[in-house]
Amino acid sequence: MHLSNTSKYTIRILANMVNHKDTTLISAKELSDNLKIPYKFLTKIMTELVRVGFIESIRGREGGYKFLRPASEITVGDILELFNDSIKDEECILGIDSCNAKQKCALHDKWIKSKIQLQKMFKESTIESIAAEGNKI
Amino acid sequence: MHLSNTSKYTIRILANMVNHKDTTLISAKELSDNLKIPYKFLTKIMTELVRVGFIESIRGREGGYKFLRPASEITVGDILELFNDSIKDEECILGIDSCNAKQKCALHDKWIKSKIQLQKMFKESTIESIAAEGNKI
DNA sequence: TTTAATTACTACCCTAAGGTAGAATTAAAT
DNA sequence: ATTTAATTCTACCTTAGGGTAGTAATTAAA
Ligand code: SF4
Ligand code: SF4
Repeated sequence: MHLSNTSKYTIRILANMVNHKDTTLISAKELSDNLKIPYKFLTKIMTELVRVGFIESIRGREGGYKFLRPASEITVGDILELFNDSIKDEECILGIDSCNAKQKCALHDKWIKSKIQLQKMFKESTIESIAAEGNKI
Repeated sequence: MHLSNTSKYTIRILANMVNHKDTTLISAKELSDNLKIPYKFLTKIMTELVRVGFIESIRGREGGYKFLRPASEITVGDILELFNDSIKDEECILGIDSCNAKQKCALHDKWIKSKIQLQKMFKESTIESIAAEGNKI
């Protein structure tokens, strides 16, 4: 009942990029130092974020990363989806083969309530809001 | 954001044992057939459940399993704890190193709300209630 | 006493996640 | 041109979860 390391790292990475206003670009080294994320693992994530178009990379000396899609338009839900980490509608609590509205398991109603709440939180939390003033990252 | 297969299986196994009133004992073969859980994997789980004292096993021909602790006193939370699958209080959504009441991440308040709700559900759901009349298992 | 049905034990195998190592590529600075 | 700082690519390692195979131990029935 938790997010993968990759998802958690990504949320913090992107939020840190929002807060980095000094120059336009930020390097993998800086991010790794800021967030205490293993450098080699971070670069692997970065390459994936470039591939899917969340961010852009500039190679070579003085290179680094910057947003391609604005941070206000990237949600936590988007990130979870990218890393196959989101709560799927059909993926339910006891994973019973044939379950539907008529035949429920005992946990169904309560689980659905929490599930919707979490899905809403993920969908409504943008990277910009994560990075907002005063929040720990 | 989901339970492990082992936890899901265990919940369904124990609930199925409650519903099995024919004789006192139920065998691994029956449980495996009833629930479509791989036989060998199921027996591995059963041995663990015996070890921790939820159930008792009778070996040899006509053997099988029965409850040691009553089903009304085993909760879903107990099972999740056994398989290291529960939502720990200190294990929070973004897993940031140093977080406390003063310095929160943006998701904190909403996450805490869902977390408490889920923990409550797990703690209050007994195997007996899971197995209650009309519930899918 | 043998046989069949059962649990328990030991030892694997496979996959995905997390992580690491090293070299190749790029491009600015010197 | 050379050096240096950066990203990217390829290939691997380790661990935990999920699952399988074979066999030993146990016990009631035949
Ligand atoms: S009854 Fe509901 S909670 Fe239970 S397995 Fe089906 S969909 Fe999931
Ligand atoms: S601020 Fe709250 S939700 Fe965020 S990491 Fe800390 S305890 Fe978890």
